[in-house]
Amino acid sequence: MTYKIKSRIWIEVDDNVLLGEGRVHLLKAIEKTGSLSKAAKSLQMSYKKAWTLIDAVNKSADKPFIITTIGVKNGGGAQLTEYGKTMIDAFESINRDCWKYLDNQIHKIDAL
Amino acid sequence: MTYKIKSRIWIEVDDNVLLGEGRVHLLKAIEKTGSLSKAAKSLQMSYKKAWTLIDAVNKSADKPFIITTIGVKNGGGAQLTEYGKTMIDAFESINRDCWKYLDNQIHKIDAL
DNA sequence: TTTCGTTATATTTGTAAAAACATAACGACA
DNA sequence: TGTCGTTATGTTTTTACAAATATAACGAAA
Repeated sequence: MTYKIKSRIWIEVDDNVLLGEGRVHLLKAIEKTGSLSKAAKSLQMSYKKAWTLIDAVNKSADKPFIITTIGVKNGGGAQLTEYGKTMIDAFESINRDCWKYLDNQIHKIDAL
Repeated sequence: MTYKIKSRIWIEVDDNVLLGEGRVHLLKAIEKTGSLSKAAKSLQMSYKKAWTLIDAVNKSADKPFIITTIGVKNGGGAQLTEYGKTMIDAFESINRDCWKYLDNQIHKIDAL
Protein backbone atom coordinates (compact mmCIF):
# COMPACT_ATOMS: atom_id res chain seq x y z
CA MET A 1 0.00 0.00 0.00
CA THR A 2 2.76 2.42 -0.85
CA TYR A 3 1.77 5.20 -3.20
CA LYS A 4 3.96 6.96 -5.72
CA ILE A 5 3.14 10.05 -7.73
CA LYS A 6 4.73 9.88 -11.15
CA SER A 7 4.90 12.54 -13.80
CA ARG A 8 6.10 13.42 -17.23
CA ILE A 9 6.72 16.90 -18.46
CA TRP A 10 7.42 18.18 -21.94
CA ILE A 11 7.90 21.49 -23.69
CA GLU A 12 5.62 22.45 -26.55
CA VAL A 13 5.92 25.26 -29.01
CA ASP A 14 2.87 26.05 -31.16
CA ASP A 15 1.19 22.77 -30.17
CA ASN A 16 4.18 20.75 -31.33
CA VAL A 17 6.26 18.77 -28.89
CA LEU A 18 9.73 20.23 -28.74
CA LEU A 19 11.38 18.40 -25.87
CA GLY A 20 10.45 15.50 -23.63
CA GLU A 21 12.33 12.94 -21.61
CA GLY A 22 12.98 10.65 -24.58
CA ARG A 23 14.35 13.40 -26.77
CA VAL A 24 16.53 14.73 -23.97
CA HIS A 25 17.90 11.26 -23.42
CA LEU A 26 18.80 10.96 -27.09
CA LEU A 27 20.29 14.45 -27.31
CA LYS A 28 22.55 13.73 -24.37
CA ALA A 29 23.71 10.52 -26.04
CA ILE A 30 24.52 12.54 -29.15
CA GLU A 31 26.50 14.99 -27.07
CA LYS A 32 28.45 12.13 -25.57
CA THR A 33 29.14 10.19 -28.78
CA GLY A 34 29.32 12.98 -31.34
CA SER A 35 27.24 10.92 -33.74
CA LEU A 36 23.58 10.21 -34.32
CA SER A 37 24.15 6.62 -35.32
CA LYS A 38 26.38 5.89 -32.34
CA ALA A 39 23.92 7.57 -30.00
CA ALA A 40 21.09 5.46 -31.39
CA LYS A 41 23.11 2.30 -30.99
CA SER A 42 24.06 3.18 -27.41
CA LEU A 43 20.36 3.51 -26.56
CA GLN A 44 19.42 0.36 -28.50
CA MET A 45 17.29 2.51 -30.76
CA SER A 46 17.11 2.27 -34.53
CA TYR A 47 18.91 4.99 -36.45
CA LYS A 48 15.69 5.81 -38.23
CA LYS A 49 13.82 6.40 -35.01
CA ALA A 50 16.61 8.58 -33.66
CA TRP A 51 16.73 10.57 -36.86
CA THR A 52 12.96 11.08 -36.84
CA LEU A 53 13.14 12.35 -33.27
CA ILE A 54 15.86 14.88 -33.86
CA ASP A 55 14.17 15.91 -37.09
CA ALA A 56 11.06 16.70 -35.05
CA VAL A 57 13.16 18.72 -32.61
CA ASN A 58 14.74 20.68 -35.43
CA LYS A 59 11.39 21.37 -37.07
CA SER A 60 9.73 22.83 -33.99
CA ALA A 61 12.75 24.66 -32.60
CA ASP A 62 13.33 28.20 -33.73
CA LYS A 63 17.04 28.01 -33.00
CA PRO A 64 18.94 24.82 -33.91
CA PHE A 65 19.60 22.26 -31.20
CA ILE A 66 22.01 20.07 -33.11
CA ILE A 67 24.26 20.52 -36.10
CA THR A 68 24.92 17.55 -38.32
CA THR A 69 27.67 17.18 -40.84
CA ILE A 70 27.88 14.62 -43.61
CA GLY A 71 30.78 13.22 -45.57
CA VAL A 72 33.37 14.94 -43.48
CA LYS A 73 36.17 13.11 -41.61
CA ASN A 74 35.00 9.71 -40.34
CA GLY A 75 31.81 9.97 -42.36
CA GLY A 76 30.21 12.83 -40.50
CA GLY A 77 28.70 13.50 -37.14
CA ALA A 78 26.35 15.48 -34.99
CA GLN A 79 26.83 17.82 -32.09
CA LEU A 80 24.71 19.93 -29.81
CA THR A 81 24.64 23.69 -30.02
CA GLU A 82 25.07 25.81 -26.92
CA TYR A 83 21.38 26.63 -27.16
CA GLY A 84 20.52 22.95 -27.21
CA LYS A 85 22.70 22.29 -24.18
CA THR A 86 21.20 25.08 -22.11
CA MET A 87 17.67 24.05 -23.07
CA ILE A 88 18.39 20.50 -21.94
CA ASP A 89 19.83 21.76 -18.67
CA ALA A 90 16.76 23.89 -18.06
CA PHE A 91 14.44 21.00 -18.87
CA GLU A 92 16.21 18.65 -16.50
CA SER A 93 16.34 21.20 -13.72
CA ILE A 94 12.62 21.92 -13.98
CA ASN A 95 11.85 18.21 -14.19
CA ARG A 96 13.88 17.42 -11.10
CA ASP A 97 12.15 20.13 -9.12
CA CYS A 98 8.77 18.86 -10.31
CA TRP A 99 9.61 15.40 -8.98
CA LYS A 100 10.68 16.91 -5.68
CA TYR A 101 7.45 18.82 -5.44
CA LEU A 102 5.42 15.67 -6.11
CA ASP A 103 7.41 13.63 -3.61
CA ASN A 104 6.56 16.23 -1.03
CA GLN A 105 2.88 15.94 -1.83
CA ILE A 106 2.63 12.19 -1.28
CA HIS A 107 1.69 12.64 2.37
CA LYS A 108 -1.62 14.14 1.26
CA ILE A 109 -2.45 10.81 -0.34
CA ASP A 110 -1.04 8.59 2.34
CA ALA A 111 -3.10 10.38 4.94
CA LEU A 112 -6.37 9.31 3.35
CA MET B 1 7.92 31.27 -30.38
CA THR B 2 5.81 30.85 -27.27
CA TYR B 3 6.76 27.93 -25.08
CA LYS B 4 4.47 25.88 -22.90
CA ILE B 5 5.42 23.28 -20.31
CA LYS B 6 2.89 20.49 -20.20
CA SER B 7 2.64 17.64 -17.76
CA ARG B 8 0.73 14.58 -16.75
CA ILE B 9 0.78 13.08 -13.30
CA TRP B 10 -0.58 9.78 -12.08
CA ILE B 11 -0.63 7.76 -8.90
CA GLU B 12 0.85 4.29 -8.83
CA VAL B 13 0.61 1.60 -6.20
CA ASP B 14 2.96 -1.38 -6.51
CA ASP B 15 3.90 -0.40 -10.08
CA ASN B 16 0.27 -0.41 -11.17
CA VAL B 17 -1.43 2.76 -12.28
CA LEU B 18 -4.17 3.63 -9.83
CA LEU B 19 -5.31 7.07 -10.87
CA GLY B 20 -4.61 9.39 -13.80
CA GLU B 21 -6.42 12.19 -15.52
CA GLY B 22 -8.56 9.90 -17.68
CA ARG B 23 -9.69 7.76 -14.77
CA VAL B 24 -10.47 10.81 -12.67
CA HIS B 25 -12.52 12.22 -15.52
CA LEU B 26 -14.50 9.01 -15.74
CA LEU B 27 -14.96 8.68 -12.00
CA LYS B 28 -16.36 12.19 -11.80
CA ALA B 29 -18.81 11.39 -14.58
CA ILE B 30 -19.91 8.33 -12.60
CA GLU B 31 -20.41 10.49 -9.54
CA LYS B 32 -22.54 12.86 -11.58
CA THR B 33 -24.67 10.27 -13.38
CA GLY B 34 -24.82 7.45 -10.83
CA SER B 35 -24.20 4.92 -13.57
CA LEU B 36 -21.24 3.50 -15.42
CA SER B 37 -23.07 3.22 -18.70
CA LYS B 38 -24.42 6.76 -18.52
CA ALA B 39 -21.01 8.10 -17.55
CA ALA B 40 -19.42 6.34 -20.52
CA LYS B 41 -22.05 7.73 -22.87
CA SER B 42 -21.59 11.25 -21.50
CA LEU B 43 -17.88 11.03 -22.29
CA GLN B 44 -18.49 9.40 -25.69
CA MET B 45 -16.59 6.37 -24.45
CA SER B 46 -17.62 2.77 -24.97
CA TYR B 47 -19.07 1.01 -21.95
CA LYS B 48 -16.41 -1.64 -22.29
CA LYS B 49 -13.60 0.85 -22.11
CA ALA B 50 -15.15 2.53 -19.09
CA TRP B 51 -15.65 -0.78 -17.35
CA THR B 52 -12.08 -1.83 -18.03
CA LEU B 53 -10.81 1.42 -16.54
CA ILE B 54 -12.78 1.18 -13.33
CA ASP B 55 -11.92 -2.49 -13.08
CA ALA B 56 -8.26 -1.51 -13.16
CA VAL B 57 -8.87 1.07 -10.45
CA ASN B 58 -10.62 -1.48 -8.28
CA LYS B 59 -7.87 -4.03 -8.75
CA SER B 60 -5.03 -1.75 -7.67
CA ALA B 61 -6.84 0.14 -4.93
CA ASP B 62 -6.71 -1.29 -1.45
CA LYS B 63 -9.93 0.42 -0.41
CA PRO B 64 -12.82 0.52 -2.93
CA PHE B 65 -13.31 3.65 -5.02
CA ILE B 66 -16.70 2.80 -6.47
CA ILE B 67 -19.52 0.47 -5.53
CA THR B 68 -21.58 -1.05 -8.29
CA THR B 69 -24.95 -2.68 -7.93
CA ILE B 70 -26.64 -4.90 -10.45
CA GLY B 71 -30.27 -5.80 -11.00
CA VAL B 72 -31.52 -3.37 -8.41
CA LYS B 73 -34.03 -0.56 -9.14
CA ASN B 74 -33.58 0.85 -12.66
CA GLY B 75 -31.20 -1.97 -13.54
CA GLY B 76 -28.38 -1.05 -11.25
CA GLY B 77 -25.81 1.70 -10.88
CA ALA B 78 -22.48 2.83 -9.60
CA GLN B 79 -21.42 5.37 -7.03
CA LEU B 80 -18.22 6.69 -5.56
CA THR B 81 -17.16 5.91 -2.04
CA GLU B 82 -16.05 8.68 0.29
CA TYR B 83 -12.52 7.35 -0.07
CA GLY B 84 -12.81 7.63 -3.84
CA LYS B 85 -14.05 11.18 -3.62
CA THR B 86 -11.30 12.34 -1.31
CA MET B 87 -8.64 10.63 -3.43
CA ILE B 88 -9.95 12.41 -6.51
CA ASP B 89 -9.93 15.73 -4.69
CA ALA B 90 -6.36 15.17 -3.57
CA PHE B 91 -5.28 14.19 -7.06
CA GLU B 92 -6.83 17.26 -8.62
CA SER B 93 -5.39 19.57 -6.01
CA ILE B 94 -1.88 18.22 -6.48
CA ASN B 95 -2.26 18.35 -10.24
CA ARG B 96 -3.41 21.97 -10.21
CA ASP B 97 -0.48 22.97 -8.06
CA CYS B 98 1.89 21.11 -10.35
CA TRP B 99 0.59 23.09 -13.31
CA LYS B 100 1.03 26.31 -11.37
CA TYR B 101 4.59 25.38 -10.52
CA LEU B 102 5.37 24.66 -14.16
CA ASP B 103 3.75 27.87 -15.36
CA ASN B 104 6.03 29.71 -12.99
CA GLN B 105 9.09 27.96 -14.45
CA ILE B 106 8.46 28.96 -18.05
CA HIS B 107 10.54 32.10 -17.71
CA LYS B 108 13.63 29.93 -17.33
CA ILE B 109 12.99 28.65 -20.85
CA ASP B 110 11.92 31.92 -22.38
CA ALA B 111 15.10 33.57 -21.13
CA LEU B 112 17.31 31.29 -23.23
C1' DT C 1 -42.17 -15.39 -17.48
C1' DT C 2 -41.04 -11.60 -20.31
C1' DT C 3 -39.11 -7.10 -20.53
C1' DC C 4 -36.00 -3.41 -18.89
C1' DG C 5 -31.71 -1.15 -17.73
C1' DT C 6 -27.87 -2.12 -15.88
C1' DT C 7 -23.16 -4.53 -14.80
C1' DA C 8 -19.86 -7.93 -16.50
C1' DT C 9 -17.00 -10.23 -19.94
C1' DA C 10 -15.33 -12.59 -24.33
C1' DT C 11 -14.27 -12.23 -29.11
C1' DT C 12 -13.45 -10.09 -33.27
C1' DT C 13 -12.07 -6.31 -36.17
C1' DG C 14 -9.74 -2.11 -37.33
C1' DT C 15 -6.07 1.29 -36.92
C1' DA C 16 -2.18 3.72 -35.71
C1' DA C 17 2.36 3.41 -33.94
C1' DA C 18 6.63 0.99 -33.95
C1' DA C 19 9.98 -1.84 -35.95
C1' DA C 20 12.38 -3.72 -39.67
C1' DC C 21 14.27 -3.44 -44.09
C1' DA C 22 16.14 -1.12 -48.02
C1' DT C 23 18.57 2.49 -50.45
C1' DA C 24 20.52 6.89 -51.65
C1' DA C 25 23.83 10.62 -51.00
C1' DC C 26 27.75 12.92 -49.13
C1' DG C 27 32.72 13.85 -48.81
C1' DA C 28 37.25 11.85 -47.48
C1' DC C 29 40.82 9.01 -48.45
C1' DA C 30 43.49 5.40 -50.43
C1' DT D 1 36.93 4.90 -58.74
C1' DG D 2 35.83 2.00 -54.99
C1' DT D 3 35.30 1.74 -50.00
C1' DC D 4 34.14 3.68 -45.47
C1' DG D 5 31.15 5.74 -41.96
C1' DT D 6 28.01 8.75 -41.65
C1' DT D 7 23.39 11.43 -42.49
C1' DA D 8 19.00 11.26 -44.86
C1' DT D 9 14.62 9.02 -46.48
C1' DG D 10 11.21 5.74 -48.48
C1' DT D 11 8.80 1.35 -48.06
C1' DT D 12 7.13 -2.65 -45.97
C1' DT D 13 6.00 -5.52 -42.13
C1' DT D 14 4.83 -6.34 -37.51
C1' DT D 15 2.84 -5.33 -33.20
C1' DA D 16 0.16 -3.23 -29.75
C1' DC D 17 -3.71 -0.88 -28.62
C1' DA D 18 -8.31 0.84 -29.44
C1' DA D 19 -12.80 0.12 -31.16
C1' DA D 20 -16.55 -2.54 -32.35
C1' DT D 21 -19.55 -6.40 -31.78
C1' DA D 22 -21.77 -9.97 -29.20
C1' DT D 23 -23.63 -12.18 -25.19
C1' DA D 24 -24.53 -13.40 -20.48
C1' DA D 25 -26.32 -12.40 -15.93
C1' DC D 26 -28.67 -9.90 -12.38
C1' DG D 27 -32.87 -8.45 -9.90
C1' DA D 28 -37.09 -5.71 -10.27
C1' DA D 29 -41.43 -4.99 -11.93
C1' DA D 30 -45.28 -5.65 -14.87
